[in-house]
Amino acid sequence: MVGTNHRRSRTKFTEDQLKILINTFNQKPYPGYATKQKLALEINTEESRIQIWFQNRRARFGFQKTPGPKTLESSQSHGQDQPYMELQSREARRCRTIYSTSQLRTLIEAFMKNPYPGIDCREQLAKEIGVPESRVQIWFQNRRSRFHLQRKREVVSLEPEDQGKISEGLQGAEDTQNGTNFPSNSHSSRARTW
DNA sequence: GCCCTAACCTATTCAACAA
DNA sequence: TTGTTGAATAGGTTAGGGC
Repeated sequence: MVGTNHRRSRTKFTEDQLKILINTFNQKPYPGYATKQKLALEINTEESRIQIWFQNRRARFGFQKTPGPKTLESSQSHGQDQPYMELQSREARRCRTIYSTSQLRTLIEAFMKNPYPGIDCREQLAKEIGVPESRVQIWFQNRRSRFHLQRKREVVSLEPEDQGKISEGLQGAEDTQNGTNFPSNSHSSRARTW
């Protein structure tokens, strides 16, 4: 087993921090990277924590991305009417991270050992390849998703009798690009003990 | 023990970039 | 133009911590 699978410890936002976050959310429920960076500086936290906070907030308050017949009940309950309009002029995303060959090699090796690294492992990897921990987390998310997708396609393209064989062998399934081993029941069991 | 919510997950889409 | 892949999203689950 590589590293621990601990989660990051919970961030406890202060009242002042929350006031700033909520105020920004009411104006911009989909802030761009620059806004998130600015917020991170303002309330002295990481940009990735801001991103998660906005994700959770949108989920919790059922925010509608496009104006429709439904009203924005929850956001309105915060005493603001808003906040679709700025969606039309979407703010810039974070710049794409370009990984070098050696950085990718390190990430792929780590993925083969453990596709669900905990915070300690991600931080160690981030330090090793010199990128923020949040980028490592996103890389693993994308990698897992694409692995699942690829495996689905392989199963669909097989004859029914071969599908049985594949599902038996899923435990040792290989990523055709990189030879990545990936257990089959990642989400259903959530047994991230490897 | 319940509730709230940060952390984390998959699935999907958007978009930058190389071939 | 197309394929690859990093970034962002929706929607869901897990788990820490306050009550």
